[in-house]
Amino acid sequence: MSTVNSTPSDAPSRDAAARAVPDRDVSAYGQVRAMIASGELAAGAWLRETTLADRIGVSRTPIREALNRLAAEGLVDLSRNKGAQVVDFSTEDVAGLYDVRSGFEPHAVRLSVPHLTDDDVAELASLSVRMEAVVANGGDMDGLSALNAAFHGIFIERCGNRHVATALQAVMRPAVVAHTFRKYSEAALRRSMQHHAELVAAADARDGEWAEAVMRTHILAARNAAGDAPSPR
Amino acid sequence: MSTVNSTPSDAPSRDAAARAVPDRDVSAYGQVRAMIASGELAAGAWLRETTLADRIGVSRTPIREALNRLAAEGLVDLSRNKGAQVVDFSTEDVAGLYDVRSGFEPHAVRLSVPHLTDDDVAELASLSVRMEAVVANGGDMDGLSALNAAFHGIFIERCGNRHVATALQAVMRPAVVAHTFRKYSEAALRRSMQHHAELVAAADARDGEWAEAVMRTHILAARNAAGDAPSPR
DNA sequence: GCATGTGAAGTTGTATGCAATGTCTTGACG
DNA sequence: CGTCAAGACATTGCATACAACTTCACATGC
Repeated sequence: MSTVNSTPSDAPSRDAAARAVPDRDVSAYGQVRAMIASGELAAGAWLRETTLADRIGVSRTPIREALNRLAAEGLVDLSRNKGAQVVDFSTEDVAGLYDVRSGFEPHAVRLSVPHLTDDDVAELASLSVRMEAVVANGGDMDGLSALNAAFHGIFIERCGNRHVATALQAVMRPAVVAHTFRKYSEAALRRSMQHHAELVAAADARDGEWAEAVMRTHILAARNAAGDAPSPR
Repeated sequence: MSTVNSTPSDAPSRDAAARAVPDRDVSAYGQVRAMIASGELAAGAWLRETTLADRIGVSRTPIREALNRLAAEGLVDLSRNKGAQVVDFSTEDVAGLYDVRSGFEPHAVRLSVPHLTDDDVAELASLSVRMEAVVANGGDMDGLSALNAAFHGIFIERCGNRHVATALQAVMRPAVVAHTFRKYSEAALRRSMQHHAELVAAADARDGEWAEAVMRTHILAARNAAGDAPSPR
């Protein structure tokens, strides 16, 4: 980070969820988001405030705040006086997101690599290893999504401009609920993990151009693996 | 648009503010945002919930929703148990946003032009004329920002992918509060208005490539006019 | 004089009650 | 039998009250 909020004490609430791997976020927002990410709340499902409030064990007020924030982030659709429902990602939506990411994220990576601390690289490496472990165990694709979001989030947060970071987060977030990893083939998963490892290597070498190239490869491969042909431009 | 929300009846509340020119948005969100855009609430100023509630004439509840949304959009900073303050855009922040926009918005424009209806083009033309009128009268730069946001918003909303639109809106929004037009020279303002007129012409001709080129020119010129040298890459 | 602890004031976080709006069922009428 | 209207139900929007936390001032001890 650059300008504001460098002390750990006054971390804004949204950083707590955006940062690294959310070790079970206890906030209403975090819980609702986790339900969406896990598929417990399916696409198109209505989110009733009282239902969620009862399930999470708080009143409607924090639930409403969570829904508003999720709506601002594009994870739920709000209709006035009718309620919120989980967004439904069409194939075109997902393809569009990959288009945007392929244009921006490599750039962000090149900007961020020079700013990475040794700790950042260590965390990237850790996340990469943990993701490989999940894949090796044939495990939990949604957990993998969370780790993946944390991995990519590190680059985005360190890109040197907080507003650019915010905008890029807006592009990244929907990926959490799109369940793209579930569509991956075994080979595509393995390739994706290799890209992560190579990104760690490039980051460790502080080679922004290398990292940028790998990231572009990574995203274009992902667009294919998610089951979408390259969109005509 | 593709999947959800094609009927006009159930338009989500945030569309009301994002759409076209907000003819004085009466929602708490709209009012607070207008205060920020007008400079009535300066950068760095603390936003006290009770103060805003009294001034706008509602209770704290809708104020809190507004602040949460503005925080998600990156227009205010939230600190838990401390409150919200208007973001302070550094020169680097603005430059970074122009970098991002120069990368994406031309692309979005090329995608959107084929989708534009005659009504869309007419509205673009109307906005362009109104902006020229403001400049000719030497008038209100913040009003100009609003018109400009509406102008660019039309292209973004019609780009064919709602999530791409959301992401680009995230990049655009800060421009409203950065008061960039105030820094423009007379010549830069005039040039900017010419770009708008040419964008209308390209849109009217449904020539996406032309529009894309003009938009790239427009943004790069704006980056300069806002007082920033091209950022080193 | 400086650091530290304690208290009060102010502000945000949450819960709850009520009004307004939307939806669905049920009944009557053509 | 189909259509429409009216009312009951469910849900959201807003206001208010209280609890928790932060911050600032002031006094106290070193």
